Amino acid sequence: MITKSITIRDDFQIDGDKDIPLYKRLYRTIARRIAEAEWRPGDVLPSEVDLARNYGVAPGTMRKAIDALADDGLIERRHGCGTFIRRPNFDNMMLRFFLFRDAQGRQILPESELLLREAVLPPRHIASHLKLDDGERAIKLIRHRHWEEAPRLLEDIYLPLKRFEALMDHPVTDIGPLLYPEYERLCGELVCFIAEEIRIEDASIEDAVDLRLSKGELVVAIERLAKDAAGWPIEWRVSRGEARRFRYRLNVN
Amino acid sequence: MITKSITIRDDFQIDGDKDIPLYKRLYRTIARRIAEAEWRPGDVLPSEVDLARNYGVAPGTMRKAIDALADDGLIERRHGCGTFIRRPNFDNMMLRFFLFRDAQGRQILPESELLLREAVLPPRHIASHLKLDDGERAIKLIRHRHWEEAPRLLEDIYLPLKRFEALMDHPVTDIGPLLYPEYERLCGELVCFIAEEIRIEDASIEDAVDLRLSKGELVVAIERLAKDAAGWPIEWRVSRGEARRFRYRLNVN
DNA sequence: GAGTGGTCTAGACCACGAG
DNA sequence: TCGTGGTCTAGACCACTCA
Repeated sequence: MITKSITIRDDFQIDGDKDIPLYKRLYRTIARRIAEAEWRPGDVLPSEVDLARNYGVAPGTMRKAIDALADDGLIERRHGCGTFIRRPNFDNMMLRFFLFRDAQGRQILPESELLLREAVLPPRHIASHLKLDDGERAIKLIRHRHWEEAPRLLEDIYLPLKRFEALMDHPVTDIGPLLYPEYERLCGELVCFIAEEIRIEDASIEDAVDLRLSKGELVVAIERLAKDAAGWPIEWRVSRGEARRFRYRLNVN
Repeated sequence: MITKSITIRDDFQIDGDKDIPLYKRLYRTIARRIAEAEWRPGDVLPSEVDLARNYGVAPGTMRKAIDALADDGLIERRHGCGTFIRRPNFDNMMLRFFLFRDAQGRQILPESELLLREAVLPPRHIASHLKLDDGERAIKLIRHRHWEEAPRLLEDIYLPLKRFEALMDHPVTDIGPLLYPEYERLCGELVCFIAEEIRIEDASIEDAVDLRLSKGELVVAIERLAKDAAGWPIEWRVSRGEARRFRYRLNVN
């Protein structure tokens, strides 16, 4: 009842102060509604003219906000059809860094093995990345991803417990190989942005054993911070794999 | 004389077919004028309203084209001041991949040593990247970049001879440590876009010697294709450095 | 044919920078 | 004060999708 009245009151309120440009406030407002799962991936948004009328702005202004949301990949425009909430596809993105391909050059989806799932007090720097309060707990996952019958990617993952509690209650065997769809299915959390840092370092003794590397070999470590549609951090992870298998493409302007 | 009359005739002609949206044709038209060095870095463009009037389009349409050019980094808008041709700063970009920093964490500009400069028939795959005609020659440069009294980055560079002939005639000692400004100064060529591929591989015997690596160590190889404002390739290079010094950050939507 | 996004127009008013 | 880019409005017409 209360929820509903809040929803109605909020429905076409525009977030943010008056000194911020309207189109930016509209962007944030719609991004928040996606982050709060009011609109789900696959849903169609109201048409531009309807949205503009509902929020009481000119069509051109609403269009500019929607353009920016599309540029950032939160929504997808389909001419003559409508504007849809996108389901970002990041989970297998780690693989884009590595040469996990079959004989035909097709990308392979490695099997996943979940080795640990427990609520912990995370290290300070991770808590700070996740913007946790003092003493707030996180879920720690350790996962190995296999290819050609050996672990190729070792992942340490931290999630804020309060938003991912459903993940703790769920049978481990029922958690699929791609985590981001599971975050959405079990916890209603949608990853929309990621920031990564890549570096090369000596394999730790444990990692060398797990990755079947000989002494002194190098690993690529990819640190990732994942954020929801509103830009709030919801996952921190680090993945390590054999350096020799690394490759990456990028474009810069 | 001829040049001038062509310039005048072209001045406010819009490139491209009528079935391409106007704002895209305006984008290409202005990008071409930058690529052809009609406008140089630092120059101020005519104001939006003037441009729109000159090309006979609505201000909003011209604005959309200019916005896209600014998004792609070819120009820079300064509120209350004007719109300026940007001088992209890519040359020291290779360094962003490596930990070349001093004790205070500031980025260091390594010294350059030009070891080779000659006109060659480039390998087939490089000729194809540069879109050279059959038998068309390229300038090959080999360059080492030094830091802490040792070569840290080995670069093989290929340039289409016909656009970079001025570089062959110039005394080697007068070519500065940053190449892209020299391309502009000596040849009038401006790098506006780059695409890179990064991979990790075993050091070749020669590279291991040059980089002071012991046997079996790894290097990062960064392949780069650089393009002018109109998107035409003007430089291909590969740079190799010690893998252990590699690190990189990126954001993805 | 109805409804959607895509393009283009035309202009008002504001905020900023420099003379 | 003037000219610039930045924002916002209001609406026309086109191109595409789907029933």
